[in-house]
Amino acid sequence: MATRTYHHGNLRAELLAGAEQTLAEGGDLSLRELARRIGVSHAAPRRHFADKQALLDALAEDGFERLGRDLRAAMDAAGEQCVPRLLAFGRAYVAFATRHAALLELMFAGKHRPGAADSLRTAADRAFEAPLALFAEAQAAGEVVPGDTERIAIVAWATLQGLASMVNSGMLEGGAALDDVVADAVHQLVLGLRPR
Amino acid sequence: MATRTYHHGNLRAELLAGAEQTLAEGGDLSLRELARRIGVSHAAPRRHFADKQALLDALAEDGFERLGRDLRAAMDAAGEQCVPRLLAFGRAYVAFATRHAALLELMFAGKHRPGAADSLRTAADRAFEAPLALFAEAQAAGEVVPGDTERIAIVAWATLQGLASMVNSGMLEGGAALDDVVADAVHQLVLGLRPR
DNA sequence: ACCTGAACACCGTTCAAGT
DNA sequence: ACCTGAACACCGTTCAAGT
Repeated sequence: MATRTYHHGNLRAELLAGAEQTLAEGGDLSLRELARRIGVSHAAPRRHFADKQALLDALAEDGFERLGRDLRAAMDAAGEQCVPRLLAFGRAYVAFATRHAALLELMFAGKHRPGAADSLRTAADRAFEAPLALFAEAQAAGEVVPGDTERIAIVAWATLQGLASMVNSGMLEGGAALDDVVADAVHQLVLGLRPR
Repeated sequence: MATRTYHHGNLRAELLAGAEQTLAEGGDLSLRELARRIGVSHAAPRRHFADKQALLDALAEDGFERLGRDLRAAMDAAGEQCVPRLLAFGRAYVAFATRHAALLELMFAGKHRPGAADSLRTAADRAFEAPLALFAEAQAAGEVVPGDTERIAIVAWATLQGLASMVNSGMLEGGAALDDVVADAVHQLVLGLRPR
């Protein structure tokens, strides 16, 4: 029984929520249809987002923040040892990537776009701070070869990213089988990275 | 000095070439604009492609055929030994993926779409026949652990796919540095896969 | 401050009609 | 067989105007 003036009130939040839902359902996002569904004129979103891209960027930024929280939570729940923490990171990343496929694509597309906002870039960096630190830790613990941490992390991350994109494009099934493949990949990488 | 009737003649081929060029330039593909550029009415493409998706699928199919040729050529040029051939495959795949980023995305999107044509699916399978055979060969030669070849190839392919997507999203630079990272990744994978 | 309604320049797709 | 031109139902974006 909230009272309603002719203005909507929390339109910004509803636009974001609606857009993400459409995205998750695999549909193309039309601002006009979004406005229609929320019950507002097609020009109303303009007050909150300069254009469609601005709305997508806001969605992407929020996505990076959630991804960061997911990764940190998974790593923390895995205990203190490097290898289990790496495994948890891998699983959490692939889980996010498959559960929010369209959003993840949006996140990276937005991050890289020439005119991308700084807030988006820093949100992306923050999401990967803890995993990068974990790789450095694994090097310090002698579980992974020494050297440029970022370069080593890149190959591992690429593998996860690739597995996720293969699931999302149907080459690989999700679920329990995927979990095994991720575990395979992480162990394979850790083994390959172990100092010899 | 080719004579021209009011009909264009080889419109189908010109549509495909024009579409790929637009795609390569990173522009959004509009059928109307494409028709305009070729100098034909906006409804003319309809004679050759049922809808926009059909044109994209044709492009994707051609892409898989070219990718297959690239992969086979690179592997053949690398000699007889498994590891150099795996390395050549990796480099050729990443090269294609970075040189034809938008096309590759189209290829996989098309391949997975529920209503995808069989010709598209088989073209995709054919492109990866030789690399899959190479993995089986590497297993036979004792360079890679025995077991489900496809499952092992998946991790390797995921890594390449991931590296390519990171280059395409700007996280990783192309060029000589990329070649090193690919070599790193392949060796790391081969090492991780080597029977112990 | 926040939203509306009309307008503009685009889309993809359809279909009768032309040659 | 191959293409045209008008039409339809959509877009995203802009802007004067309303409350």
